[in-house]
Amino acid sequence: MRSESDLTARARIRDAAIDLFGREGVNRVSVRAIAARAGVSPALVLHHFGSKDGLRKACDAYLLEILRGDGRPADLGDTARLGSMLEAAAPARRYLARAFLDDSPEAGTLFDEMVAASERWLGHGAEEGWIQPSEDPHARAAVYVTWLLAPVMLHAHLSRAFGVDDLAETGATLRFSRAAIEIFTRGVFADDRVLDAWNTVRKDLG
Amino acid sequence: MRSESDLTARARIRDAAIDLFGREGVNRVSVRAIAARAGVSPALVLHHFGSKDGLRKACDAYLLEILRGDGRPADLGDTARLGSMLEAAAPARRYLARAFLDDSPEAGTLFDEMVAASERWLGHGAEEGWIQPSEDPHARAAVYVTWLLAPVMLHAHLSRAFGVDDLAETGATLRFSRAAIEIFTRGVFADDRVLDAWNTVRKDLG
DNA sequence: TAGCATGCTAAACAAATGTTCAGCGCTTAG
DNA sequence: CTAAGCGCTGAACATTTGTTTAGCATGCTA
Repeated sequence: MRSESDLTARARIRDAAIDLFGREGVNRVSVRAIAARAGVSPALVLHHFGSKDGLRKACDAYLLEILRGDGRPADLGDTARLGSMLEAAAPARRYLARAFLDDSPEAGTLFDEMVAASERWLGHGAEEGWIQPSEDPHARAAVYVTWLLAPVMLHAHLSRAFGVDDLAETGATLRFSRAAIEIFTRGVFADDRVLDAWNTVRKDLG
Repeated sequence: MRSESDLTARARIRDAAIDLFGREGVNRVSVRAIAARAGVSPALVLHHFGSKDGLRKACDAYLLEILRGDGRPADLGDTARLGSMLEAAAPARRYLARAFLDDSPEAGTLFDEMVAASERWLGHGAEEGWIQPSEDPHARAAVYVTWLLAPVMLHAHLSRAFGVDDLAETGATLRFSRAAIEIFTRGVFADDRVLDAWNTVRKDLG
């Protein structure tokens, strides 16, 4: 996650901000707290980033560029992209979750890109027969991406459910991914009654 | 969502706080802003709730009690419970999402309760044959609940993906739920290759 | 009517916050 | 050697923040 120039004070400030913003939320963290963690003066933070909001934007851009541009082959599909996200450092994950909740423009772009990529990938798989066909491919892609991001958003609660400090611990990751793949492969419902019930509702509504 | 006594200033303050906290995040909202929206003086907010944090706790307790205690028959399953959540007013949804992200104790309790209820429900269905069996029922229940809550967390992005202002609009809700039920019924993967790949990884790791 | 609780407010306070500014020390080009 | 540029800081400023205090008005009770 670190490049060569990351020993500079500017980079230390950025990393400290990502960590603290992710931990506490942007507005619970003061410029002074960031400066203290980065080992610099509060004034230097503003010197480099103009304002606290400028720092926030710089964090958004930096982090999401990393997530977006990791250059994995598209063939691995979006499940692999989620993997690369979960592999990202914990502070980055927390920051990302807040960016999604706060509806930051960068996060929105990332989400939209993920939906588009998933729709392509799922459509490709459907043509080749290893993905189920869908009545509404765009909606399915949106649901799919939402579910991929769910563990990022609810990380703390999932960790508790698995009895670990961090979901990234090997055992918990294996259990979670196994359960998810199980659903993605076999579904949850054993028959069509819920689907039929939905169809009835749809008919009633129009 | 409102009971009879909800015309009191105290209730107006609480509702204003839930709305603003959900919209902006707790720390971006000042006591003065809440007071202004409720049409009272800032001092009254503290008079009733002791402190801003007291107000926040009161909001947590009030809202999550509503979500938890709605008295729906358990037979409808957790999909119905999600429905009742999505039917809740938009400010409550936003507030809930932040409560989950901030890992508030009340939200944690709610999450744990939902996992436990889902595990019972899914296990019951598996016995009766209308739910697929699972190799790890607890993990599946956790995944299931996470996926139920995901649209609450990513509401803004999903709305954009469906081209609507609010996902609660009838058309968008129908498309989303249809896609979700589709996956829950037929899965996404048409064959077992991903499941097999996971099994290989598991074997490699131990 | 007198006393008292209740719901509420205006005004002020101390602390914290984002931001600015003048200037320090160090490196480097002229 | 000098001067300029760069990274960086300490101290201060204006504003906003949560909170407190003293007190107003209203209505109930004795």
